[in-house]
Amino acid sequence: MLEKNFDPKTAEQRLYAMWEGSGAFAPSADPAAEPFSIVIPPPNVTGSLHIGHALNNTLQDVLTRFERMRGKAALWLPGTDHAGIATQMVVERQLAAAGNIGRRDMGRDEFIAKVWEWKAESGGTITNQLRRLGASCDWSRERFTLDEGLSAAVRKVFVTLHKQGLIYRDKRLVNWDPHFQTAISDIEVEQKEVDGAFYHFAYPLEDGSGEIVVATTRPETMLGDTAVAVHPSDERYKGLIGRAVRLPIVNRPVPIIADEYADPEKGSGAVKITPAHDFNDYQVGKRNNLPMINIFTDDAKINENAPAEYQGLDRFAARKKVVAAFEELGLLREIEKTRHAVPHGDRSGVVIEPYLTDQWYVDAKVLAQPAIKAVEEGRTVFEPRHWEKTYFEWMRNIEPWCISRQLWWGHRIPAWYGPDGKIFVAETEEGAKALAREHYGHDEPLRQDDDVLDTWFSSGLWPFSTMGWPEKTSDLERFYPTSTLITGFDIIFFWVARMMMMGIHFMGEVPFDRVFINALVRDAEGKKMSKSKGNVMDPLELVDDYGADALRFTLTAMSGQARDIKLSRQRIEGYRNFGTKLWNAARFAQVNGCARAEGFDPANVKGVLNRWIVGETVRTAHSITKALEGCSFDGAANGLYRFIWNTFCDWYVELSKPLLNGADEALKAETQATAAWALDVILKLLHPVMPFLTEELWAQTADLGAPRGEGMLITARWPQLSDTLIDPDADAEIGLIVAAVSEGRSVKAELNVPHSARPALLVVDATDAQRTVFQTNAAVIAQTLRVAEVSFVEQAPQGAIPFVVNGATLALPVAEFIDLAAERARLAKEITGHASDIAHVMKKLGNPAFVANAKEEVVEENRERLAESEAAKAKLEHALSLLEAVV
RNA sequence: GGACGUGUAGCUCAGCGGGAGAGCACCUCGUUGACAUCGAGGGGGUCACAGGUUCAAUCCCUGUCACGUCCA
Repeated sequence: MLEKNFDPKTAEQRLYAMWEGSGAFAPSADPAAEPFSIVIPPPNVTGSLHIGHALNNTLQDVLTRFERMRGKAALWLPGTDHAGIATQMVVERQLAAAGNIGRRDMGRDEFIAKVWEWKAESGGTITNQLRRLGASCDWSRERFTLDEGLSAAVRKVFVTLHKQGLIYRDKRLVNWDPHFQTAISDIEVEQKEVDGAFYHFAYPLEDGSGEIVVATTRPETMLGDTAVAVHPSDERYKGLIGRAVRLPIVNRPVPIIADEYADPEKGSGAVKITPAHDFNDYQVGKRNNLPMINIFTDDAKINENAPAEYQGLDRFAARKKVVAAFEELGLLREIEKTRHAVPHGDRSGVVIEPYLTDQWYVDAKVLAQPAIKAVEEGRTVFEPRHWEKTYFEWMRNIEPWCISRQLWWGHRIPAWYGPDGKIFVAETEEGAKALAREHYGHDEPLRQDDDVLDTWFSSGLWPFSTMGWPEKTSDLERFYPTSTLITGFDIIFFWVARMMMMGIHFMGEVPFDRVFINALVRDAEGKKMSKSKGNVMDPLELVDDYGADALRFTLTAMSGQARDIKLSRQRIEGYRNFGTKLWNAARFAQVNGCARAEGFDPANVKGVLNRWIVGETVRTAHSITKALEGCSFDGAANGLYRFIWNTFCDWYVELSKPLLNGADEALKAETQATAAWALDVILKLLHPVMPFLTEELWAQTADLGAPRGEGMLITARWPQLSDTLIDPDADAEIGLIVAAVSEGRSVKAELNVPHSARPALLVVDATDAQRTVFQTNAAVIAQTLRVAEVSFVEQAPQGAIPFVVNGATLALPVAEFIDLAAERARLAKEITGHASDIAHVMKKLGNPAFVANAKEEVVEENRERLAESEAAKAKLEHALSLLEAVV
């Protein structure tokens, strides 16, 4: 017999090993099977599973298991990302903590060797954690962005784009991260509101005839000023254009120029221009051919282009010193407190410097065009659709993508420099040498570019590089484009957009048919989980405490679109209980001899209760299938919850008890067979969300009755049931019983009828059809409603409590327990309810426009409702008058 | 400043043109041979606000307010 509870601790590991060992995770080799593929958003190789991963991967697993059971060749392709900056940062920190020398002292080769060591040590952590979650990835196809195959793909893409002129080297302002001392891309910059100040500085005119006041939040950059700009139409400054100020401290004359960038409304209307350290000023500088003076070193200290006493100062120290100097010179006019946006590195957290350097760029503007078109034409569809707007917004305003990073951990840029700086781009050093020989006419020593590529460059190739591109593999042939991508909105720019551009450019086809954007998981208070806030929930801990299925069900049920998920332990506990509920329903079935019958056909079921549960099961199978097809994961989970708990356990199991203990052997046997059938369907429908518990139940009920002939549940056939199995008569009949029992319970509870009392249920007034239902189901009703019997009377006896169900008047003779006041209150409440309903519907039906314009069935429905309510109200009023008469 | 999203029961969220729903929390009752990780019953909402479209609006449109996120 089944134990009282499912024990995830012992079962999960065993079941996962069984699945993996059986090869169930690999896509079907059947060439007739329709392919279905998902590539995993590769987690950082050295990372560990956080709750966002748990959500994202649960949803991918739900879809993969669903499609696998539907008979598709389902591939969920796993892998990890080398995550350039993030990993290098972690390893550097580790080395420092262990008292090692820094990476610069260590040297490139030795440092990279250390990172690989680290990867070997901790690289398996996250994939093992995915296994604990139940992820049915095909591990035989696992990839890593820095493995040889993917690196070859990266080199090929770089060389190809370079040849096509879509990758180029350029000197321009970049976002410079002084902590990591590397360039980063625009989207790696986070604008943060911070408290700061506008410092109003007076710059004396060179001829000593006056001064011009400029304001800045970054005083130290004045050391690199090369102009003061005013608006060309600003009357105040017309006469000054073309003249010069003498830059204090630096003592350098700089011109006063006219440029529309200066906003007459802001401050004094004049603005200092530092072309080498501000994106706007850079544009002004280019327009006006201003010199660009870089005043910083790579780690944001003042360099040799500034006066000696500033050199070597940190940028923030320099700021103070500059302000102090202005004050001393009597040129500090005002310090105005303000809050303003300051760029920060998303990884380092330090203030980003606009910095003039040589970097490699991708011409994203060109690549974006077909990627925009693909979504416009619906070749790739976002789900929910509104994320397409976010995608378009960014893609239509895309800037050149800076792809070089001054890091060591990553794909080294396949570019070599000759002695004269001439660049040779090739997939191999030999290739570059050949190009150089051709160019110089002889061999020259070449030096490879020191930089590596942005991590997202290689992840951008993920949907095809993982399948073996540039080789023409059978996987590419079969599984590209992938079916669905499931990811978070935070990487639409970083990742989804890049995959769209690269996929279309190199494969000629979009990388995925559908992109499902999942919600962001937050803590119970709605705060973003972060280590610094200390509110992170460790999914592994939750798996330990409640089992993987409970966590998976919770995340699935809460994955409603366009919303944050506020996760609480209470919720997970509730869904753990749900699993226990199903487990015990199966245990009940087993105890009562429910077993699969040889040749059982739900179409041939005779008993009304059985016909009803067959129909309900069919409806559920349809709605769950539809929900999963449409990525309505929460809808699927909630539908399963309702059906299993409220329909199957609360009603079918309860109503089946008299049949299973009854004398009608044929009906008993049919009920046993039907229950077993329904449970098998339930296990299948629930399996994608709760794979462990369902697989375990499947295994433990394998010997009950006829063999299934379907092997493990993970590869069992998804239920395909015909609508013809739904029987409206059975629905009506069971509907009446359910309503009668519910209402009867309500009456008993509200009137405080003692639990031990067993009155009769009196059928006072009902149609012939209804009488038949009460008659044939008397035993069921008696047990479920806990009444002595069901009997038929002409008139309710004195003091019996009447209630109306589906137009029929029933009564409970519980006079001895009656609290008159309570009963009066109950009746009055019911009558009021009906009265307001009647008023509402009458108003509607009294409106000629409604009758004329509304759909016929809506009008009819309202007429019926009115008749029903009026009849019920009349009966209850009659009962109330009898009650008053007693008094 | 721009874009997007969200405002429904105490909390978390479904629903989305024709009778306001679930889970949790709360209150009352219950040791019924599957399950106390349970069962039965109950209270609780001018569906943010104001206009409009419609026979009919929580749902569609416009505006306002509040909150959130992203981009400047």
